[in-house]
Order: sequence, then C-alpha cells, then structure tokens
Amino acid sequence: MSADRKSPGYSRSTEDYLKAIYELESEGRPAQTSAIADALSVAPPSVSGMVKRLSESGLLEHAPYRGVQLTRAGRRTALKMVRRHRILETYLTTKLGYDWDSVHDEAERMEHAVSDGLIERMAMALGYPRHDPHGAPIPTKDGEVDEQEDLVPLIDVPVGSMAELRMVSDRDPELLRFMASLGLRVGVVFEVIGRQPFKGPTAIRLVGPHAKERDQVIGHELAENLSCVVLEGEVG
Amino acid sequence: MSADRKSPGYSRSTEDYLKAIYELESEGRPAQTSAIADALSVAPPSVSGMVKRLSESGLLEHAPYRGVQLTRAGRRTALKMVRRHRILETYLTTKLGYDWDSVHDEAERMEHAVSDGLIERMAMALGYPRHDPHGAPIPTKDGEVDEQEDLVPLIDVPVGSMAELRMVSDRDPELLRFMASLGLRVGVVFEVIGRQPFKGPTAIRLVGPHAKERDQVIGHELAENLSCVVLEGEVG
DNA sequence: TACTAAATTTAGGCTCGCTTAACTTTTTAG
DNA sequence: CTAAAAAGTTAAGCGAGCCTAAATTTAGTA
Repeated sequence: MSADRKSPGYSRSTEDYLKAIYELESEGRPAQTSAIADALSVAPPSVSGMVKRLSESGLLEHAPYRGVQLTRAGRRTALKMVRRHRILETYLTTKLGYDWDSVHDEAERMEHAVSDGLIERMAMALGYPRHDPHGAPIPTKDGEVDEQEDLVPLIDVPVGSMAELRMVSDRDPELLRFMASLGLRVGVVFEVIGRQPFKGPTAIRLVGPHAKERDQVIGHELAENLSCVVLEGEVG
Repeated sequence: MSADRKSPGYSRSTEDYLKAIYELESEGRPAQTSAIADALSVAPPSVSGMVKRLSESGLLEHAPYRGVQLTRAGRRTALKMVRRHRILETYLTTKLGYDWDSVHDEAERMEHAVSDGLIERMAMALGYPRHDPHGAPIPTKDGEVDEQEDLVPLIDVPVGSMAELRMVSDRDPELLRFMASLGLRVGVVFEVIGRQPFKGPTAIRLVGPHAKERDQVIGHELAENLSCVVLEGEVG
C-alpha cells in the first residue's frame, strides 16, 4: 500500500555528491575533483574514492584526471535532491515562517531524510511552486527544470538598463540578510544607474512599491551573485 | 544569530539507542541487551558495542550482564528525540494530511535531521499540543512528560465498565488502519460489554457521535495494545 | 548442587566514508 | 620545450557501526 520507501536508497553521501556534481555542471563548470571536494568540504582523495564507487554504480562517467559527468541515472537522482531541497526551502519559508537566509542548512539535512510522499504533499500544499524563495527553479517530479538561459549577473547588466532580480544563491546567509536589509528580493525591478570600474560598485534605482530605499549601491561581490533579466534599454 | 546546530550532535545511531532504551525503561521493562537489539533490529553484539561507547560518553550506566540505565544526560537526549518524534507525527497528520498509521516511519527518519528550531516552529504552529495523534504525551522542551499512571490495557478493563481510549502504539500501521476501520480513535468512549476467556475477544459498545458502529468485537492482541482510562463502574 | 539453556560479551572481520602522505599526470610558464 | 606548479590518484589507515562465531556469565531445573 505504500511504495514510498526512499527509492533505491542511496546514502546521504552519495546524494550529496550527485547534487554537488549536478550543480557544478549546471553552472557550466566542469565537475573536477577539486571543485567537488570544495563544494562538499572534503579532501580531494575522498572525492577520488567516491567517484570510483559512483561510476561503478553507473551514476557517473569518470575520465581519470579529466573530471566527471553525470549519467542519466545520476542526473535523475541529483534532480530529485534538487527538487527536494527547493521544495523544502519553499515550504519552510511559506508555511513555517523561516527567513530566506536560514532555510538552506535545514533543507540540506532534511532532503536526505524525508520520503517522496512528504515532498509531494508539501508541493501540493504549496500549489506546486515553480521557484524557490531564492528564485531557483524547482525541477518537476520527473526531472524537468526550466533553466533560464537569459539570466545575467547584475555585474553584466549595462548601465541604463532596466532589469529584474530573478535569482540569488541560497548558500550565503549573510549575503541574503544583507540583501533583505536593502530591500532586495526576487522580483524587484530596478534601473542600473551607474557602475564604477576596477571592481567598484554598481548603483541601481529601485522601482515600484517594493522599494525600501529607491537608490542602492551594490558592491562588486554582491553584484556578481545577483542573477537578473534585462528588461529594456541596452547600453545607452 | 543562530544557536541552532543540532546541539552536541549525537549520531543517528546514538539517538536511536537512547530513545529505544528510554522507551523500554518507561514501559517498566529492564533495558536488557536483547530487548534493545530487538527494538532496533540489530544483533546483540552490536548492542554490547554501542552500550560500551555510550557509557564511556556518560549517557548511560552499564552493569555488565545486568542491563543498562540512562543517566541524566542520556535521558535528556532521549526525551528530546521523543519530543521530536511526537511533534513530527502531530504535524504530519494535522498539517499535511497524513493518516495516523503512516506517520511513524516518516517521523523516525526526520527526527534525526531537523533542528531544534524547526521542531519549536512546528510546535508553535500546532499550538503546543500535549499529545500526539496516538495519544502519547509530548515531552516539553525541558524534558517533562506527563506519563499517565492510570492507563490500563483494554484487556484489563472489567466487563461492565465505561472507559475511554487514550493511547495506542504508533508502531504497527496495520493495527492502526484496522482500528480506524472500526472507528476506534483516541478519545472514543465505550462500555465493555463482554469478554471471552482463553485469549478470546472483548466486546465493547461505542458511545456518542464518534461511534461508527456501536458494537465492536476486539481481538485479544488488539485489546492488549489499547491503553484506556476506566471512567466508572467497577466489576459488576 | 550440578548441569543445561539462555543471555551477554569478546574476538575478529566487514563496509563506508573520511583522513594524510606519497606518487603520477596534466597544465602552465619561462 | 622543459621544468615547476597544480591537479588527481593511489596507498595506508582510522572510526563508527554492523555482522558471525566463540567464549563467558547468569539463570533455571533436575
């Protein structure tokens, strides 16, 4: 009556590796040993070891010294973990009053513990959301994601353009808290009114009723992390 | 800003052992190696090994060949796990539409993954419930439980008495489903109208609007598992 | 009381996932 | 084109938690 055991039952570590590799791949970066090690805070030889096991299980292809690629099966599991993570984050913020800066760690642990059924119940309770609180797309149950191709880091949005903030990494709570304090949330629309060279700040003018303070100055590192859609007006 | 890491960070196994030992103790049974092994579905030598580690960590006292007792620290952690488990069960049934027969396994996995903060948010969202869906008392955050001393298995409720169903184990989904099909839920009031000897069934007559069918026949094993409060009328 | 059965512990061994140290391959810079 | 640096892999080993088999202790009964 309940076909709801955690499917093939991969270990917590396996799930973490697959998700990390997926995220590297989807950022366009090659999934190299050291990048994986970095993402998971383990030593490189640990990655070599796990990579061997995972490719023996058919979850990824390993070209020695060259990096790693998810197989179909590996990608399926990775997407499942991403879906879990993002639905959990959405649920925690929407239903339990979490702030967007504090959901990541909680979701990171829970994603390994909950059943498929619980995730689907949460998704249903949320009305099958398409994006998590940080704007990241939530894969469907059968592993489809709409990666937005037209996203551009704020740092590359030309001065004079209008743009909308669409996505920010959920990884850095401090950055997220700081953004919140500036009134910067997903969906905010603004005009880029200036940018200083030499990794200087970008100045923007917020638009509409969301705006806490209309004009903001965004430092280089923050601006690198804000994924935007350019709305109109190329380089003037 | 977040003192919310999973406290001293015991391993999943440690938490399981402590909770199992707590549950044995609170049923009045001595926490013997084999009973623990049974509860956790591991071999007895595994218990011996873990017991050694746990007593070295000061979580329990071990009298070799004699069994084991929780220390104050061990009990504190055990109660924390029990609180987690029962709040999770209550949350899943109340907020996510789970049936009472399907929450145990889910809670069992989640209780090791969630933070203190999440549990408190769930408790708050539920209005700080005192009992879980199976009638078991939920320990407070600082480890107080009201164990009901006057609970009696249905099998010991005298014929002719009125009684109220107060608690049932969450362990056996089939039993819970069967109970539900009979209209037996926590809080139901009934009269014991007969009992056959030699492990025969107990006949009860349900009272009030809850009653799905007024008269029910309860087999011996089920009757052993139903904890009741006798309301009036001793042996007639 | 002695002997057997049951419960428990010790001994030895396994897997998983991690580590550091040493070695190999690839990349990069002069 | 070669030498140094960087990246990756292999080797060796550790701890947690599990197992089976063998030894030991306790309990029960003739």
